[in-house]
Amino acid sequence: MAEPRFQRRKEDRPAEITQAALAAFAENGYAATRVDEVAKRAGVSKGLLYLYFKTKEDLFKAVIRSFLSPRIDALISNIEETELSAEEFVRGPFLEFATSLPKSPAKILVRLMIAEGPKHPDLIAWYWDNVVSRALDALRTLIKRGVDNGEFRKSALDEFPQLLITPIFFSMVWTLLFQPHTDLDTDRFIEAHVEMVLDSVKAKCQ
Amino acid sequence: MAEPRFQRRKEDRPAEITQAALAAFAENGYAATRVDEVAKRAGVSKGLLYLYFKTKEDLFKAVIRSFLSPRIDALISNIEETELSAEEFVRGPFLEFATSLPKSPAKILVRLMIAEGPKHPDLIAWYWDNVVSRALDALRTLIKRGVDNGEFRKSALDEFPQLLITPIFFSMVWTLLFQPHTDLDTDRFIEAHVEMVLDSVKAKCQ
DNA sequence: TGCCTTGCTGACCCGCCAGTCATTAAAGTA
DNA sequence: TACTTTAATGACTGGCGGGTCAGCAAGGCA
Repeated sequence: MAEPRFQRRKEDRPAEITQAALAAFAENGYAATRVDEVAKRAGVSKGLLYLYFKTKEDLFKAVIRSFLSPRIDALISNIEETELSAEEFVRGPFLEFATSLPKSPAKILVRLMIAEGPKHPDLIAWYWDNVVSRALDALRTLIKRGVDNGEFRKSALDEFPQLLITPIFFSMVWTLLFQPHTDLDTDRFIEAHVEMVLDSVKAKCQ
Repeated sequence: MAEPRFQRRKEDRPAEITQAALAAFAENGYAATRVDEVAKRAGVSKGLLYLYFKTKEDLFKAVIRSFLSPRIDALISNIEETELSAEEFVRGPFLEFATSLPKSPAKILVRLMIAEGPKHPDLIAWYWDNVVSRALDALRTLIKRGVDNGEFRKSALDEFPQLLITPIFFSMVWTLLFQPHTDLDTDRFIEAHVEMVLDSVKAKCQ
């Protein structure tokens, strides 16, 4: 009759723990987060956590990976499969993605990566291979398409696709730090930047 | 005859400790840095360190403050006193300042602020009052001057002076994380961005 | 030369927390 | 129903590191 003291749910535990850990790391950062605290949030004992993750560092890496993989895949396949022209894609799906990031938990990931990344070279390497370089390639593809079909002129953007995404990073960090002191309208900020880039890269005054 | 075991140098100690702490924090981040380690680098006992700084956190704040104050003053007074036109100033002193930052230890400070800032609201407040808002004001002044004398048209840059500095932040974080995986030419990257901004903000096709 | 002030030392303390493991009980098996 | 397997628990520990403090000696002063 008594409630069972626990259930065996081998399948679900890792994801639950990973999610709890993200929330905890988000609030306090990696070092200041107690493993006990993560376990508590996941409704699990500390011992169990160590059954699924060898160390706290191991858990940290799993958190990063589980969060980022699905999202980046979405954007990339979106770029590859779209029927839109380059400019339309930038103004449409890209802009939507860009403005949504500073409002999502992604900014927490950025904070964690910046704070802890330099101490985990293998994590950075994974991040580079699975997220950053793939995203850069996709952006390059998009820009090249724009140049090839005459929408864009050749410009520094060919070499530095990062020019398109700087305000996203910036907005995330800015709100993370200065939220109480200023209210940057990140949507309009990012739109203004994208507008500027398109402005400068479109064939003009012909 | 024997060397004295130590010298009394009340004046110099704080600066020496602060400098040692910056180096240590830079290598390992705040949490992972041992106070003993800082003391050792400063050639001082741990006890002495606690004579000048009440806690480790106190030391951290002192590090940030001592490093940033002098640099920001220089840029601001430079903007206020220059005889150059807005565009000349942007292409000259501003660009030089901007390209030098990603190569300087400033990127370490950025990392520390992002990693630890959210846990120290008073430090963020100080940083906002003494660094960020002053720098923003100076930028606004510069841009307004450009608009007033007809160099620049009215644009989003009036509202978002941050549009000018996004690639600086970006370059610092990028090199911090991905140095081994890619070699972004930060000088040319930042120049390209500034060029783009000027391009889009200068009266055109008149 | 002796005395006093105080900058400085370093051994020590104690709370905290990552990681362990002996034990428990849920679920599968026959 | 009894027996096995293994998911899950939580009390425990080892050591690490922030912070203390009793004592020491540098250097000023008479």
